[in-house]
This record gives sequence, C-alpha cells and structure tokens, in this order.
Amino acid sequence: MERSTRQGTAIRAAIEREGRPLSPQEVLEAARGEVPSLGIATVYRNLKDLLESGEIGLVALPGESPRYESRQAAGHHHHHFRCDRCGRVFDVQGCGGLSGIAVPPGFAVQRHEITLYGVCAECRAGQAADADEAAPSADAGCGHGHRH
Amino acid sequence: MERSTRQGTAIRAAIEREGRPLSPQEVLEAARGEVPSLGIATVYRNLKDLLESGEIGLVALPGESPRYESRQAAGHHHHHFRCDRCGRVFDVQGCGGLSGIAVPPGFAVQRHEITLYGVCAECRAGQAADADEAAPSADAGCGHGHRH
DNA sequence: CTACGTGCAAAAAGTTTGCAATCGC
DNA sequence: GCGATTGCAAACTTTTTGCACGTAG
Repeated sequence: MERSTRQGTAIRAAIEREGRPLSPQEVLEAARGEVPSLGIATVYRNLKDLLESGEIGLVALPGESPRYESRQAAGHHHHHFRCDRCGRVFDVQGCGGLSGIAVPPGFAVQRHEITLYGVCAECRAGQAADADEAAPSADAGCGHGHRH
Repeated sequence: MERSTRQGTAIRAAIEREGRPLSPQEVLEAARGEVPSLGIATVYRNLKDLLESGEIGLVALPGESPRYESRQAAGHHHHHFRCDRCGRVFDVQGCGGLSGIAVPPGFAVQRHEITLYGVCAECRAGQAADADEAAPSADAGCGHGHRH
C-alpha cells in the first residue's frame, strides 16, 4: 500500500474502532459509514494488503470464514469468544495454559487456538430467554460432557 | 432418509475405511471407487444426514474447510492437534479446563474448541531439523507470547 | 407401485480478477 | 500527467436446491 485513500482510511478506522474481529462483510458495512460508495472488492484488496504489511491480524475460527482485527489486538496473547446468538466474535484475555490435555509422546506443541462458544452479554440481556448456563467467567466446559 | 442405497453405503464405507477426517471432495473420490457415477450433491446430502443422525462427526479446524470423521473418533471428548509439517490432524485426549481465561462480564460460556499446532512425532523423527520446542506434553504456549 | 434418493444443472454464497474510470501525489 | 486504486461485473469455488428419473422396499 502506497497511497492514502479515503477507502483505505475508512477500512482501517473501522477495524480499529470496533475493537473485535470483523468479517469482510462487517468491515464493508462499518466503513461505508464514511465512504458509502465503498465496494466489497476494495475491502478484500485492502484487507489483503493490511494483512501482508502486518497492520492487521487474521482470526480464523473453526468452520467460519476469516475475520480481521487490529494489530493491537492481534499482537498479544488472547483467544476468542463467539456468540451463538448474534454470531459476533469477541476477544477474551488471558490463558491459563493447557494442562490436562494429553498430547501423544513425541509431539511438540508450539502454539494453540482456543475458541469459546456461548451467549454474549448483549444477547443475554436483550433476549432474556434461558437462564441455564451461568458461569460468567472461565472454566466452563470439560467435565460436563459437551462435545467440543 | 431410510433406504439403503449403494451410494450411501459407499460413502459411509469410505469414511470408515480412511479413518481420518475427510473433506467432501475426498469422500467423493474415495466412494467413486465403488460407485463411479456418484455425484458431489449426493455426497453433501449424505454427509448432512449422517451428521444429523450422529453417524459421523464434523471436524472444523480454524481456517480450513470442514471434514468428516467416523463416529468412533468423533464420539468422545477430545481436541485436535494439527502438524505444521505434514498437515495431518490427530486427536488429543483430555481437557484440563479453561481456568485463566477472562471472559467479559455477562458472557456465558457453553463449550469450547481447542486446536494445538506443532510437529507430530513422525515428522520430528523423520526430518530432524529444529530442536527448539520441547514440551512433549500439554501446557505449551501461554507465557511465551506467540500469537494464537 | 410409491416415493425416497440420485444425478445433473442451475442457484446461492463468498472471494478473486479484469478493466476502464478515478483520484492521489 | 502518470500510475496506483477504485467500483462494477464477470469468473471462480464451494455448498445448496429444483426437478425428473431411477430404484429400494
């Protein structure tokens, strides 16, 4: 990327502003607030360039199309939470390690990816439907028997 | 979806026979050995039905298209390890929980997905290249600063 | 014989590419 | 003005759907 264009600026601003991983489509919608004529092709091209230049990071969740987040967020250690209701993805800080997982002998683990699934605060509040799963913080899962 | 057809049998047999997660395309190619006229649409329809009936499991890794594996493998609680060298995916048993991860207030975690990345035993032995990452078991990552 | 399942082709959905017009420098 | 960048549309890829025909029960 060389030139500074309104489109590129709007796209970068959108990702920075949202502070969470955005899909190309979400980026398009967010950036159109500044540049209504923005096309999806331009979004893809810009995302690709920003990714290569390291300005943004790629967030790939199991079975989902890729999302992009600001370098600031991508730079440090964190994982993701995906809301089953609204489909949005959020960053979650911290990582207590993976003790308990039995990697076969001889295997060298170099990094890992953790994705949490559930309902975000907004959806819980908005559609006060079920009140089964409580545990607002961490260690949900494992031991209960849900399938991962 | 009740009848026993040559196509359905071939598809199920292919997945069972391979013993590893297969993409729809791989299933098609494998099953065509028995039913040459098999079409991709039938593969998708069968996979969908088999998935719903629980006969096979879905394996979705970050950034990769979905794969399907036999129920035997998919049935119990486990996560996945993907070798950066050979690209193969292995099951890893156990799950020590997620304590340490700070989910935002109000968020309800219901399940999670963990994918480990590194080098499998076979690749480590075969291509004795680097010997940096040791930790054959668990808790690799976190604290080092690698991006997830 | 009945209707479920298949195969083919068209339709969606998501991403990339070709090109002429536009706009930054 | 020159050439990088954009927007639109067409090309691709992957998965789903509409339909008429074949075939299991």
